[in-house]
Amino acid sequence: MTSIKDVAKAAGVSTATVSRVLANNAPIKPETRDRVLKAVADLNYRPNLIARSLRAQKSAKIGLVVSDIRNPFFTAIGRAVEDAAYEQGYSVLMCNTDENPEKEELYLNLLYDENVAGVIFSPTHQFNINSQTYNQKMPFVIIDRAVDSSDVDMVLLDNVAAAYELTEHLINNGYKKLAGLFGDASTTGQERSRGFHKAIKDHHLTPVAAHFIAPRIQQGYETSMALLNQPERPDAIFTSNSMLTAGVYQAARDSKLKVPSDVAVVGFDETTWGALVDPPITVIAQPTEEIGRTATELLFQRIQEPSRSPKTVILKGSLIARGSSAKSK
Amino acid sequence: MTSIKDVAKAAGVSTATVSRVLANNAPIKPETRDRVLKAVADLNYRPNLIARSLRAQKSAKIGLVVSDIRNPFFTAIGRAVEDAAYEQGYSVLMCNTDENPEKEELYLNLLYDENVAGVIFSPTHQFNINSQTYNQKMPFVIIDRAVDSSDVDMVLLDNVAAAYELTEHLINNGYKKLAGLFGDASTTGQERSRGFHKAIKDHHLTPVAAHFIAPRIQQGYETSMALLNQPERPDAIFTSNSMLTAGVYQAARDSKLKVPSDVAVVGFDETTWGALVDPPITVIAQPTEEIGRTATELLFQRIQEPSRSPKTVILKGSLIARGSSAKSK
DNA sequence: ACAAATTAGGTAATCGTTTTCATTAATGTT
DNA sequence: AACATTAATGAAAACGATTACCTAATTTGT
Repeated sequence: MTSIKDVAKAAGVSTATVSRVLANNAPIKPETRDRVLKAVADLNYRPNLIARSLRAQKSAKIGLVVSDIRNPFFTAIGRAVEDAAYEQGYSVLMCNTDENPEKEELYLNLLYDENVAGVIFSPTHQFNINSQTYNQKMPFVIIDRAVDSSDVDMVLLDNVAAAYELTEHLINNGYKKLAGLFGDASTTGQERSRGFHKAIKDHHLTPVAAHFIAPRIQQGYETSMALLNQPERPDAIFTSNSMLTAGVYQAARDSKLKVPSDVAVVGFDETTWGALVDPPITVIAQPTEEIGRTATELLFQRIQEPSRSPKTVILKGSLIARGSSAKSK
Repeated sequence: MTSIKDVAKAAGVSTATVSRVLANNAPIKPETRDRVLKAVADLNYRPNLIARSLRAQKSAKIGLVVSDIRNPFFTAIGRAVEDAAYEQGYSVLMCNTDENPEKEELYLNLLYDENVAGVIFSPTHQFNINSQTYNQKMPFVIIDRAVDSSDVDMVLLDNVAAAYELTEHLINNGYKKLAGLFGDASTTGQERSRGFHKAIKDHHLTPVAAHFIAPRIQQGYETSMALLNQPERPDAIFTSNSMLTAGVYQAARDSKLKVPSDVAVVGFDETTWGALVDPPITVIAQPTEEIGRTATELLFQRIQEPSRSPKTVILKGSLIARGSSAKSK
């Protein structure tokens, strides 16, 4: 491949001059500049970004580490981050950890070595932000899941309030035997569980069941199958993410139960299909575009001013009431 | 950050020895090895992958460049690739081009400079594989979309046959006034259009309409709104990808038309929600797991043997007939 | 017991950039 | 005209690893 040396030779100058022309950061005689530019064009030369970032110890890339690329919430975030970063001339490298701490570490190390300017990151349970490994060089913005460290930027949803509102919506619509399915991979599930239980308690009810399970369609299906086919069937199921919601819908269908007359269903995250399924699903929609954008902006702020005091931005979800939780008879 | 020099100093050896210990590629006295290993542990040293790959001119990373991360087809591919690569000790960097040739070039250059071992890639229209820029150093495997170059590995669907089967299914179920919505961003849409038209012709019908539009929910919605609210309404709509299908479903709902009695709908790609919407959608399911896995394997083969003659693997889709195309009265 | 072969590990070049420092040429100041 | 600036460029160090090439010490073969 053609390197800066080839260009230098072709233009009859030193590599330093070529670099200066390209980086535009020093006075160069117009005539020399033209010669260099011509050589660059002739040889179809592009500077090697990896060498540049090895030397400069930084790059115009950011990392996005998510736990499940198939979860529409994260792909929506991905798009928002990508758009916001692109506007600033940054590229995004997306990595999928599959809730696997080993992969998480692998990718974090990788991105660190890539000299990414920063990382937007939804951590697994095990992640310890205080880890010395990633020091000032690679700032973080945590999204979706809280970590108990106040010295890091975070963009979160007010999960307790959102879950409370969603649960209260069920109760107000006449449902009394509520069951909850919560993801066990993150703090998000726990917080949503808190809102769920608080609402139930405030209305002097008792939950029928509450399970913490892997945030997968399959787990949602299996758990709700068991739930729906027991004698004391719940009259409403609350789910803490859209993978679980999909599992519950499959289970309801396979159990030949009608939503919402046999069992109401509510969940989190607006998806392509939320309004198109039968019946349309009541959800708390997260402002994914805003989350992604805010996270990216926070990251750029911190890149520019590493010592800025950390911020936690907490956004509100919005309830979209649909058929799956219509008033019970 | 601690570098190999720090380790060398701490262990009282040269950097070469440290490297040898870590890369395991030369005889080292056990005692020396222990000293080095101890220093590595004490200093919490990790080799810098970027420096390593600058020197070695290769790395254990592959790139995955897709055109729309929100399209479930691509996220499914992403998971499959990620899993297959992880088994081989490789990491995956995912990039989203948004069908934008400029971003495509940006990311391809980026990955090239990262010294990725190879790239799995669904190209935009404009992409010219013959481009000198990416030579032997970075092998490609093309997925989903054909490029007219026989000297590159590809994993494709038999689109014409799949579209033919899907169209014939509609015709066999009594639909006669067929309209087609095809993505205009790739060869895929064109091939599916060919299958669509061929089936119609073979059955001595004429298509009511055929539109090439951007593969977005919004475009699918707008185009089918127009289609459904004209006097000569089609009795079935064929879509070439799931984004368009979702748009059509929204349009049908907003136009207060019943699927399939007012208009049947069929499309491509099995999604989480395909079986849960009202009515469930008839689709051609693509073997995403197999596509991703095959592409990854092909890529590894080529990495190991760059001169191996290129292969094109063509996989079959499978028809999943559901309510959205049930026999018309 | 001596030459040959092997083992162990250091030195320095290398990957492709950027940037500090030094040098020369050109210009401005008094 | 002598001196101080400034502009334009080159030489070489640096980023952090790997590895070809050496050298010295040890082992092996006869």
